[in-house]
Amino acid sequence: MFKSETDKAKRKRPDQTMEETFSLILHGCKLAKDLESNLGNLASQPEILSKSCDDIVKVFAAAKGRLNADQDPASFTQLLRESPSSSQQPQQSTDPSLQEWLKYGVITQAMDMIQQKVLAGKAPFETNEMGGKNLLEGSASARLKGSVVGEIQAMELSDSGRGSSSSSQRPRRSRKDDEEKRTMTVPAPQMGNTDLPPEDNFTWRKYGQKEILGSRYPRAYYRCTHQKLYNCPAKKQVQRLDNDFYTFEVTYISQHTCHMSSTAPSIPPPPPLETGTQDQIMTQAMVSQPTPASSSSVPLGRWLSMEFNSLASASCGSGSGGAGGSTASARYGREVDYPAVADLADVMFNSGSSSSNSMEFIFPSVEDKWEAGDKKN
DNA sequence: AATATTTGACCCTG
DNA sequence: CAGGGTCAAATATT
Repeated sequence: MFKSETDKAKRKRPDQTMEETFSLILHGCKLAKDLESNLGNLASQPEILSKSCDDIVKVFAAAKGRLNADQDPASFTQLLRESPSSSQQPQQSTDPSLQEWLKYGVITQAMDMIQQKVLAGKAPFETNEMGGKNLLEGSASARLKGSVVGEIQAMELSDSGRGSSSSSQRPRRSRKDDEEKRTMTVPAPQMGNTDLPPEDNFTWRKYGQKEILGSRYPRAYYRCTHQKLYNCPAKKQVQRLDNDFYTFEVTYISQHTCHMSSTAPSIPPPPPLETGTQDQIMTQAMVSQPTPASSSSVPLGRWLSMEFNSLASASCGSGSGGAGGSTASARYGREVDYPAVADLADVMFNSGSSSSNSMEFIFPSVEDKWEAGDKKN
């Protein structure tokens, strides 16, 4: 009974495939548009322009491949194979792919800046928001690597909207202000399982999904796998854009406090360091690794290397924030009470990876059942 | 057996 | 009251 459901999720139905292909094409169009609108900004960066063109070509090529092979992802894969990194397991330590990621990250930041200016307040996040990001992150080759440029700290730093909770009537938890939220759009894997949420190098545990009024696709709710262990309040919501099947809007809420490093204490009760450094965050090219995540299958050497290469992979404090939220009714509030939001920078340089592997590696016995303790009344 | 996901119900905020 | 967010039992997966 439920198995069928699962199957459904795993293998795409024809109409869905079609829709995806369609979306892919639209995505390509969008990228082209974005490129057009950002031509000026990128004028000084021929490389980027070139790359953008490349991406666009790839997206269309992918779409074409799909159309031709309909359900044979092979062709698609081939198209992408031309990318620098070998098929799927690029051996990297400092290699090209990483650099590529870095590059993307950097570019993205620039784009973000530009966008923020453009957004100047509250533009409908339609074309604007997606604009640069997709243009740059939309690299099919990048996607092939299995992850997403997760940490592009994006716009909307303020909990605009309904964050306001004038006078606290609820002793509960009206500190929505503390909840840093940030929304960003990330491209979904175009090949393979597009149902997979964008990977951002963190281990998340899905705890809910809900249909959202006015949205075509449901919103999935994730929390940090180590929530209980480290009182890590990090959460994220993932939802496809109504108009773009291939783009996820990811909202990060709160930062990871579950970071740990060889030097840092296991318990990171960091002082209330107001992380007002969101802009700085953008300064770093946060990169993600091709981490299968959820399923610890990343060779140790891999994450180690990424750690030491300082890929700016804020292992645990990576993405965070995001704004889609609305009523941030933090339930686990009481536990995660302390504003314990370690300074991101600190997190990034101190923390090692946070992929499940590293966790297991460092904490062989992580037997926490957050569920056990964190019940509602 | 342990862990992760699904999903309907419940709770909270606006 | 409606809608969004979270819980937690049931179910899947490894």
